[in-house]
Amino acid sequence: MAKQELSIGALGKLTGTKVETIRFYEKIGILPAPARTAGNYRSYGHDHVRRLTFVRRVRDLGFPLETVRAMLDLADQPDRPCGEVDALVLGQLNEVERKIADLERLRDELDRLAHQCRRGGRVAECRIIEALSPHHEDGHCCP
Amino acid sequence: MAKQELSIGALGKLTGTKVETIRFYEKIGILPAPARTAGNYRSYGHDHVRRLTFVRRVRDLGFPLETVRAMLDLADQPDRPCGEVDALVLGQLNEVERKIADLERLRDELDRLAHQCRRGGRVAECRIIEALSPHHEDGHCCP
DNA sequence: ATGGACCCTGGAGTTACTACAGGGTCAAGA
DNA sequence: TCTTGACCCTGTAGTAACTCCAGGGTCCAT
Ligand SMILES: [Zn+2]
Ligand SMILES: [Zn+2]
Ligand SMILES: [Zn+2]
Ligand SMILES: [Zn+2]
Repeated sequence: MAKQELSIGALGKLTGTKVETIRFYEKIGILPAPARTAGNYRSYGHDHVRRLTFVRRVRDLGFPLETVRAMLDLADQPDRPCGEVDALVLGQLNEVERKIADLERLRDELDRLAHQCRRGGRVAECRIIEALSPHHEDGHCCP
Repeated sequence: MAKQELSIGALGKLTGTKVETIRFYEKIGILPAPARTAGNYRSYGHDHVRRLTFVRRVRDLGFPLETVRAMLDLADQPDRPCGEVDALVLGQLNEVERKIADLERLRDELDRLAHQCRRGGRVAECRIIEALSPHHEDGHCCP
């Protein structure tokens, strides 16, 4: 492969992306289809490296692919106002903060649950199972 | 529907589960197939209410369905030692703590990113886009 | 010329649901 | 009695973002 031209495997190594993922991004239009060699191998250049690196960075920040697409669009139109970019980042920040709060509540519940078990007993006496089981008697639920 | 017998919709309301989800749980063997009425409607009793409530509680704690299945198995065999239950809970606790740590790192990065944008500019000068873009020059990546 | 590392396409599998489409059932009101 | 609307049935396909596989081709070195 010529200088400045990368095979799909080389591009993957360079960007920390699996080969299948690169082909997937091409199929859904996140990455443009590259040139092909005589043997029908994909052949990537600098623009592809730049674009895929950008995509991976944004993905690693937890943005969905739809947002990646929006950011690529914005990055390609330098004259648009950049408030939209800011809004995307703030939206993701909120999302992440919401998820953290959810998981912290979950962690507290699991922690309480974990302390219920005095190990060594049988399932029949397990407080964890008990705590998870509904105390449901006849007539409690069904009118 | 007779006393003590619930339609799928009533069971859903009682347990906070969508009708489709209940049918899905039946298909994958999480819930046993209930009796049917003359008109071929599913007809649920107390055991179903108890079991589905248990499933939902475990799911709400973030356990995957595979673990739900394991817990149901354990709950059905009261003579097994309960260390296994404890292990499942501790495993999930670790998992949740790992996710929280990941998200906190993400939040910090997003927070830094959000402060880069002095709003009102054009995308061309946006520091967010710049921060996400690789500084990739010719010869930098390709041997 | 032959072996192994790499590449190709197309399709299926993953998780835990959710959303139809195209029908049947049931109870209540006019 | 008829009809209307809420509910139920099955079966299939769609979601997010990949990941894996089968069954083949290409390339390079020995
Ligand atoms: Zn226990
Ligand atoms: Zn009941
Ligand atoms: Zn900006
Ligand atoms: Zn390069």
